[in-house]
Amino acid sequence: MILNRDFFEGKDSLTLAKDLLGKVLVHKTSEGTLKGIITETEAYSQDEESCHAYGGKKTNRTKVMFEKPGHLYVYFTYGMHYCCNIVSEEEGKGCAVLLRSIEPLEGVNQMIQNRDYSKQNLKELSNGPAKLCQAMNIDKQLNNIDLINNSQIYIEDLDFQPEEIYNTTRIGISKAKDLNWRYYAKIKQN
DNA sequence: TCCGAGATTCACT
DNA sequence: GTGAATCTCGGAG
Repeated sequence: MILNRDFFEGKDSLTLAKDLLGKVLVHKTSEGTLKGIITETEAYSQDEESCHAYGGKKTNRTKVMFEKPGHLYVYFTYGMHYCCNIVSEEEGKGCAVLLRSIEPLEGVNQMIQNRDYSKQNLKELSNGPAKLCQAMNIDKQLNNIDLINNSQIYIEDLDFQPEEIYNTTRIGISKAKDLNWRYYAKIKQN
């Protein structure tokens, strides 16, 4: 089942971050279909400092975060990395959920090629926000795309249930570090 | 195994 | 001009 607007809209970012665990990110590329189970997310809201849209600050970069929930916010950072977010809550609020980690499900070979990855253990193939984007072939071109009513990239529910959900602090930020807004999950297959 | 630094582009001040 | 929601590699221990 492909998730529709109702899944993303009208719940706070923390709830959405938790609900996204176990869902499947699907990206159909010209090379083939890539799928990955979402295993780690972080919530961002305009009420706290580390959010790009903090205080409702709307700029060229962050304007996507004020779109309807379900839009993709892809931004570039550290000179060489992309990170991928899903807009949350409601239109005009400036909230989003950062996808931090996925478990490869389909198109693994292509992901390995995308990442120019030579190691054997797949655990490190996409266990970080920038790695995930590289593996899934997500870049700036997908910024501002709507995950609803779109056959190229979307989120699907394939009945994976998180066995356990852990709640802890966010990573790699310098402000509002003490908030427990990161979620990660152990997935079990039904 | 762990830690520190370099990479390198873009948006914002 | 500055620093960023990161990753990787090389050297030290």
